[in-house]
Amino acid sequence: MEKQTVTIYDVAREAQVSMATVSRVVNGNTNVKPSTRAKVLDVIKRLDYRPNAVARGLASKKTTTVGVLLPDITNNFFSALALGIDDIASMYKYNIILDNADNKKESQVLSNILAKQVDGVIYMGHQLSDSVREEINRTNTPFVLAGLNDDKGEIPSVNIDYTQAFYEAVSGLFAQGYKNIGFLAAKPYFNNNLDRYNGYLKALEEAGKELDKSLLFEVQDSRFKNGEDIAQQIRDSKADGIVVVGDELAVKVTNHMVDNGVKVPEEFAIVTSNNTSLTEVVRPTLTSIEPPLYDIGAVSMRILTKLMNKEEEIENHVTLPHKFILRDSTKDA
Amino acid sequence: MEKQTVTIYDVAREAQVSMATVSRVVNGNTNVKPSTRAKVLDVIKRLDYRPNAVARGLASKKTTTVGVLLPDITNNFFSALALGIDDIASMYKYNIILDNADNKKESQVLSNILAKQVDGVIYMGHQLSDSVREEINRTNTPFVLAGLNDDKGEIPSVNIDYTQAFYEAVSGLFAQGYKNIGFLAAKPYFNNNLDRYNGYLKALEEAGKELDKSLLFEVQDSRFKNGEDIAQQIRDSKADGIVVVGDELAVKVTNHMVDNGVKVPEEFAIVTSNNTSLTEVVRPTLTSIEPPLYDIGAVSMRILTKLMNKEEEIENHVTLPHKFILRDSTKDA
DNA sequence: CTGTTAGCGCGTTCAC
DNA sequence: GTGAACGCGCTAACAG
Repeated sequence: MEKQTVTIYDVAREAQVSMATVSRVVNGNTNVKPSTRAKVLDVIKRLDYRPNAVARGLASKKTTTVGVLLPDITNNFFSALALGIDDIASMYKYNIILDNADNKKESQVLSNILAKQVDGVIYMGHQLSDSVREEINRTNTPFVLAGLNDDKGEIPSVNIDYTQAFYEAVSGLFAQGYKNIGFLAAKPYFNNNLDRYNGYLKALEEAGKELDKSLLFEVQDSRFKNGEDIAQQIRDSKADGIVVVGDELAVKVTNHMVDNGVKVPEEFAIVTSNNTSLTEVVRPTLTSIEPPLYDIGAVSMRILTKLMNKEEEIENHVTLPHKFILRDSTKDA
Repeated sequence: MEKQTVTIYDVAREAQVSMATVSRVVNGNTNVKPSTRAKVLDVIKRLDYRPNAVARGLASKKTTTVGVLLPDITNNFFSALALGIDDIASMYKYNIILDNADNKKESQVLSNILAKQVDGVIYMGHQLSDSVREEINRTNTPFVLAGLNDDKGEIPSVNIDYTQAFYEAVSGLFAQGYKNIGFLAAKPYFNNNLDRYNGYLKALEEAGKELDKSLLFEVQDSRFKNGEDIAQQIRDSKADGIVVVGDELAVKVTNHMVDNGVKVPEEFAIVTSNNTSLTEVVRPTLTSIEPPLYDIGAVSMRILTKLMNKEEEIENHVTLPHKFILRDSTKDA
């Protein structure tokens, strides 16, 4: 009833060679006579031998496994990133240990994953907590942040310039004649991760407007439990347009407006930020910042492979270009 | 520059005990004098010692890791299942190796994951291919199918009764006065995974209707590349209602109808099958079968833990109850 | 309650 | 081109 019965020894015996030789052919080492290689391969197939990756990991100190941390796999933003990560990972023969880290337990989960001897870690999230940063600094396992910046610039990361993107979004709305643009986001984006908010402020400043705190809307967590209330608040405010962090949230607002007879985009404009498929599901469809989500994940993983191979000249902080997709939730630009 | 420098030996030396004792306190073995336990724990903290899970896995033949295979992490159906799996897994201290297996490579990926010595595997997918079934039968690593049935009843699985669910859905539509109900699904649901289709047929039969093949609509892959074409076809057909496998697809159809002036539900009814959040995003909102997605994942993982612990009396084939959520894409029931 | 001793399955020198 | 031997870090008997 063992998981794995046939070992490298069995193969060696059957093929009448030493285990060292079997190891060589399994690892593609060239110094093996073609005939014995063939013999060994034959036995391997016959015995259905499969190298034990755990033993291999112990001996070689490499597991060809990377840890991937994210807050919520059901969130389209993160699963899009994860897809990019996964594709590149499998291209480079790495496996992925996926961990849904619910905020508080993050550093525990991280420690756990490090104990598995992963060769590298990709971290995604709404923010970078101090406990996680500490854990990262204490280990020398390569680390990359995907879709998130490190304010201190210490940790490699791949992201877009959200400040610029939000600046463009809000400025565009002003240019279209909207007067009072709100900003809606979950908590972290008002505390530890201010890229987007700063873009909003910058646009305000350039337009010569004061920050009006009654136009700032905060939702509690990523599952948006109070999403409906917030939408109601927004409708009752003097806002005639809003930029939203997260498509799920933007969709809630949109449906609330439409369901209550507010005309989008005539009376109210909505710009969202992730361009996931949700933007084309709602009516009206949503104008959105378009971060290359898949690519952010893919590039993150690519950089991680370089880090793991200790390659030189690695671009540590990549800012990918973003686009802007005009749809029906705003007037023509 | 090693990943892990401090080993159990270092702790033993520092604490002036044997490594066996250290191992005992790390593993919560009770046979340790409280005072030495405290001493060891102190050293562990001081040295920031973290047990090497790979070595542990090799010695104990257990990795506390399970493999999870799915076709597409960005698909809401699968990510909802994955969330349930993940929660229960972390509850039982298991890690998850996640693999996005794109159809053809499935058995390769599976073999790969088995090489990592996972303690168990959960498989999700649109169908169960022969190559995968073969691989499953060849190993004695515990296996569970989530959201999928094994026609032959050999492999443990957790699912709802889709035949019954679709039967109810279609019958309900007939009861509401719709005459020509179509069936829309991706390819596998017309070939290897007929639960849903059979429910459709059953309802037809009970209603005394002949199967009209012009009411069967097939989409090519899970990414629905030809989704728009299909929606067009459906609109051009004589169907006045449709049951759809997959919310993403249903949403495409809905939007196509509405965008082209077809009145839903007055002229055309839509019933979808997964009740993901998408159903409340579109307008009109979608009536849907409600499979308890999270629970299917959770129960799958729970069963897997039992299997891994070789517990007796394991319910191998679980059929979870489903509900039916009435929304605006159908007339009142 | 604690220490000693074998392995777990494989990679990797170092000889031959 | 091939084999013998050691070690990776830890668990699991077995003594004491």
